[in-house]
Amino acid sequence: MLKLASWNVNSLKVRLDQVLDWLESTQIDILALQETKLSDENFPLQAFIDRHYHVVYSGQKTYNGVAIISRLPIAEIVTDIPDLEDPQRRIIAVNIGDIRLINLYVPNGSEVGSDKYDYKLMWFEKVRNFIRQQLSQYSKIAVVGDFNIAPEDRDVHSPVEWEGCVLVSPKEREAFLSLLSLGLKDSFRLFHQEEKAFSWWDYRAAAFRRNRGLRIDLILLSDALAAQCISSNIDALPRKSERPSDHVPVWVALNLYTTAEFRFKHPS
DNA sequence: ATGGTGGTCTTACCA
Repeated sequence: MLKLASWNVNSLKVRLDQVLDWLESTQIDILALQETKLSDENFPLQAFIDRHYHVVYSGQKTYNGVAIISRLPIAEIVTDIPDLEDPQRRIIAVNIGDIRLINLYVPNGSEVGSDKYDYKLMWFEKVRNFIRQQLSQYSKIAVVGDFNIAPEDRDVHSPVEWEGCVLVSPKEREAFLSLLSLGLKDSFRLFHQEEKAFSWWDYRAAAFRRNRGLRIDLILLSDALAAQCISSNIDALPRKSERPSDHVPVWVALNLYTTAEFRFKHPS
């Protein structure tokens, strides 16, 4: 069994100890991070190396930034979207074992109709083209990250309050469905789930206490990987720690490596 | 109660 997770940490500098603790307590094998908010020269590489992880990252100062932490070796790293000159560090794609993992920090979009909203839709379309190409090349693909899109009304605490707003607007949801139509499944909906399950809550207005959240952190799986998915989960516990991220980690269990195989490949 | 919080090489901008 292999555990694959995604977490928007909203500054890895602030959240490093939480990430290390969470990796230790959950025994996650692969973790995709978003909003590291660190330039590459400031990435806390040694902390992960000391704990025997492989690490790749694509960061910038102050904003954005993505990274992948892995128990298994990482190869075939891509940090730029074809046909898009973009200084914003929002994507990192890698091979880990026979999985192609694509880690996304989708633009927030600010407000419907704004320049940032247009950038979000344009960026998403370019990424969709990239993923379409990747699907022709690899069968076991996971597309994970902070999508900044709540796919359906049941992913929103109050669809009425949020109607037409950024993160749920029809154009964003249409773009998301168009991505799924390439041959990806929202792993969370492969299984029975509790209602009102969210992955992000605004820091303001006691949104977490009142469970006024959205499910915008997702793990999408190609059919070949979906067939090996045992569970898809949201771990809301880290939101209760001191100085939490506004997002919590999401993770899937994949029936990929038996414990014996994993120990053979990675003797401790 | 009609507002808020939190991160960043901050005093503005992003989420």
